[in-house]
Amino acid sequence: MMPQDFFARDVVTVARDLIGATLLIDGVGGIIVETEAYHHQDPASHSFNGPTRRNAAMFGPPGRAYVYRSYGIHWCLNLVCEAEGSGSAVLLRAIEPTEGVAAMRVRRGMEEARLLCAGPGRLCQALAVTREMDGSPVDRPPFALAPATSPPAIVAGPRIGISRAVDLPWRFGLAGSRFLSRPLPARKTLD
DNA sequence: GGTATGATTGACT
DNA sequence: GTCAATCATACCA
Repeated sequence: MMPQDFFARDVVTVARDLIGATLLIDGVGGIIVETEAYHHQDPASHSFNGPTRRNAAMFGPPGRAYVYRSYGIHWCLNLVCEAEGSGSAVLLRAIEPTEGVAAMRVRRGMEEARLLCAGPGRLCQALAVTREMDGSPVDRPPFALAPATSPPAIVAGPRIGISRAVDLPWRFGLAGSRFLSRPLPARKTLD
């Protein structure tokens, strides 16, 4: 399980460090291969204009889930970072399925492993994430989160699907993974 | 009260 | 490549 203070750090750092970590919800999940960072002072972030009913969890304690409805259709799962009131969170965009793959196939209504969790909406459908988990601590069941066992090769690029702050390279992915929602540049981040 | 918009996806030309 | 689905939120009156 993640150290308790893992999320109490800069949101961009946490987004990068989550690559290679393992996330399970009720035993279903896999290796996080794609994330994005969002911050209170970031015009693309839901928290940019301050707390609202929807983004309340973003302004709560770190280490909790922020779940929101996207386009009225999909759910998206974030992990709150930094400190209470900071309004920062990491969007989980893709997972390499390793556990409970049969359950994911039923929930997603498809066979192909590459598309089970390749995107924030698909990921939530495969892991059965809904509004009920908004604000839930992720350091206890049904969540199980374990850090990467070895330092993964990470690539960075601009975030997907936003219209503001489009140039910030706050999207991170596992280099060479075939489970990404979309390709990332082959350029590695500097450590 | 009305209405435009979106951290997406899947179907279709 | 284009486009509709579908609804909570944000903004305006």
